[in-house]
Amino acid sequence: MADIYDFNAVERKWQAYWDAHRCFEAEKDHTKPKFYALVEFPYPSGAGMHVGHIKAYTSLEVLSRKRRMQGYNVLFPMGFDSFGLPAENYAIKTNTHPHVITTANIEHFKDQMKRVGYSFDWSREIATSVPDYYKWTQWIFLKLFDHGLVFRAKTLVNYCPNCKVVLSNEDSQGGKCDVCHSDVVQLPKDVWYLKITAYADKLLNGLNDVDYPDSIKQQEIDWIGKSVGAFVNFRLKDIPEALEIYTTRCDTLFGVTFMVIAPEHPMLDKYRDRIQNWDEVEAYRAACAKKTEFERTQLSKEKTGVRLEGFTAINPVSGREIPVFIADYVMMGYGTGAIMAVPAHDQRDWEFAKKFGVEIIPVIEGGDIEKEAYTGDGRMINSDFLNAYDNKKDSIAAMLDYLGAHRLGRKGIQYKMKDWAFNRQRYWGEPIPLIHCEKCGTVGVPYEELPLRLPDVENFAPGTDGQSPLARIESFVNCTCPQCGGKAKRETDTMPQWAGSSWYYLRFIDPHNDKVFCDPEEMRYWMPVDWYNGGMEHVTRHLLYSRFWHHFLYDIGEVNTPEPYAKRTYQGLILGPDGDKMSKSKGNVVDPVSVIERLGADTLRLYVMFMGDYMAATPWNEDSANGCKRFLDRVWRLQDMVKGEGYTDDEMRTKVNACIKKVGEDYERMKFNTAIAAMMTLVNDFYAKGSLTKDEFRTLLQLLNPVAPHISEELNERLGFTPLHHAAWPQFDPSALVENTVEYGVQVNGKVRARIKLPVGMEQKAIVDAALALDDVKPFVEGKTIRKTIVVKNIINLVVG
RNA sequence: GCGAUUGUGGUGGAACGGCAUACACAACGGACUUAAAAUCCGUCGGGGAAACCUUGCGGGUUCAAAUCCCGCCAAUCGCACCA
Repeated sequence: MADIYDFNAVERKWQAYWDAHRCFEAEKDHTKPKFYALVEFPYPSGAGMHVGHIKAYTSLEVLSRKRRMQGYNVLFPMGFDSFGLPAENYAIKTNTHPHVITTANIEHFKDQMKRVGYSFDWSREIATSVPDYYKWTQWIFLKLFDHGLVFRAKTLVNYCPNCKVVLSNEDSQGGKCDVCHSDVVQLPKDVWYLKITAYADKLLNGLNDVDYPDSIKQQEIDWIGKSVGAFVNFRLKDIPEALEIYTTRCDTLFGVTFMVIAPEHPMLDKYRDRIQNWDEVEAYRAACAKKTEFERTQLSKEKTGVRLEGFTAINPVSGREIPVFIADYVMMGYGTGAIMAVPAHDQRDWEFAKKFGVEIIPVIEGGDIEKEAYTGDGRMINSDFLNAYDNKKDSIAAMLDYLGAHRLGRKGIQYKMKDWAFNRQRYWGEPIPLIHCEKCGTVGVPYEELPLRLPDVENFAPGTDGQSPLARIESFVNCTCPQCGGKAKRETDTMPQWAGSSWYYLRFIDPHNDKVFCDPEEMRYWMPVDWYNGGMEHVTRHLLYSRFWHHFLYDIGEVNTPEPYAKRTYQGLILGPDGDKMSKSKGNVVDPVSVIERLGADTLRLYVMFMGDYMAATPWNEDSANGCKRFLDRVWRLQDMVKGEGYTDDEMRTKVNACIKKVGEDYERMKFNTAIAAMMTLVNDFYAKGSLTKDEFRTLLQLLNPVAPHISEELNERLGFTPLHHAAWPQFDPSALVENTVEYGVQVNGKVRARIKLPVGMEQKAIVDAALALDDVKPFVEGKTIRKTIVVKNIINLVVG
């Protein structure tokens, strides 16, 4: 009898072995087929690993181990996204340097990852907060600056009053701060932007060339939000300037009976003298400014607004004079901040018109505009030269021609995506390598001076005046202009959270290079990332940002592929045992380390892969995890049942080979749960037989190794074989899968009545006759006419009547 | 409001249009134990004598539907007055 399965001892033993033999370092050999598997590197929080990390990493861990066994040169790296607000907030609270906190957290994370037994290539570990790394983040930033993709503008920005930082649009989704979930407010501020909108079309088109799930592509497409429409100029009565609007419905131009501009629109201040009810306007603007973005965008909210007295527009096609309003349902941040209102065919405009008593003129036939706006298609009416047309498309084209010919408007494209607000008024981030010179303007720090190091400070708290702590360090701020040599000041804001992660997959390829960010030859071999797994929450943030940077680097010839990631997948959430999202406040958080201590790392890995469909959200179930431990115990005890070599018999030969095929295919499809189920079935078969051969056992261990590497290595060693980590992945023998009988289900009128086993290759008539002769079938066909018989695969269907 | 995803036993979940409920968990029964744990063996959608019913609900296509189509309902996620 074998000893009992001491998972703790076995796991420590093999982890030490892998470390000592550097088993998982990618090879220099560029002649081998490569597999670059990437999982999102974590932010090293003080809490350590979460079971969500386990699910995110174990999938590609399994694929990486399998591919290594298949002879691929595998790059499966890990590092840390170590700049960020939580470390800084903790630093302020405890008055410890964020660097100290971050270093300790990284060690903690690394230790935990090793205890899970991950086959990461630790020789390539990186951290985004290390100068050797952020030197190149700054380098890419300067390249963006040199190519005109960095600009400064004073506009309304998303601002988190709690974190005291400006947030990008992506970081304030739903009107909440991404870090602390406070309500975001809109403030006019002067900030740096990266011109991601210049890459909107490339980001859209690039989706055609990558293997992402449709749900991810769709989310990116929606976020970018491309729309094709027209800019149209409306003349204003007694005012020399025209009011420009953006519309996707210029077919309805004859139905425009009023205009609405956003409360923040600059024309208001410009022509305040002409607005006779300025007091009323100003009061309305003040009321709007108080509302949060979230409140303002509540769709259900009743329309409000103020008519501008003395400010009248002229419909460019009908020549009619129309009133102009300000209303907060029009946003300054989209289009031109002004709209033409077509109450007959836009529900928002309809509601507004009803409330303010504005005329409603239908221009498309259909619907009942007394009840609501008609947004469907139809024949054009009340529209002069468009009256001949029937649908949107033709009338839009005709209208665009007309507008162009009369210089009233032009075709235009708009995106919902906004430029990337790229600075934080905080300490723990990459210093922005720019210098402000009174004579030369904004100048980049010379490339040879990189990295621009983050100076030490005493006090990490942001300034009350909205400035970074760096602004208080004179030795940092004051410098000379690299262009004219005169006195100058450094930019004191730092880069946002997402900067370092926007290119980290490139650094993993060549992490220690101090000449270039990545050696081109290494890059040609390893890029693109073959398979990238991560969270759905990063689709409209990190994924978009890094694709943007990569497209830019491709355009300037620094990388060899337009898209960084050939294939992207995501993991479903692990919910708490109560079925709710895990959260500290609910007290339903499962700690992976405690699972390792109770059940072992192999069980943790096995359970997380077995618990359900990989991409679906599944609640944690401790009993079920226990069942996975029980399975590994059963595998352990198989060592006492080993008898002989080769195959036990033909039946087992078929079953083992079928299992090889199924497990290999299921791993690649991320159907880990069914792969594991197939191995469980095989183990049950071994138990039913009461024995298994050495070779059958070895095959099982090879299949199991990617998921449960420790126990399989140990048992494999006990069998006397060489280690599995680079051993050949088993190949199935197709001849073993060829069956000489088929078991048919016999249906009568589509209902299963019997089963029958027949030799392969029988004539259809003989098969049907055999089915008809069955006792279970006879009662259902006797005295009836057989109208049709169908024999497909393993079904015989007899249609009688 | 728009978009995406999902709805299958007590539970997690299987199922290229082809034998629904694989594999587990829980529960129950048995064996082994003085006993318990562990282990092993069995039962396990409903209803029953059988027929029959059963993949959220209602239609449809098909020899055959959990799967495809149409209409509802519910849940989750994302976007949200985007002009």
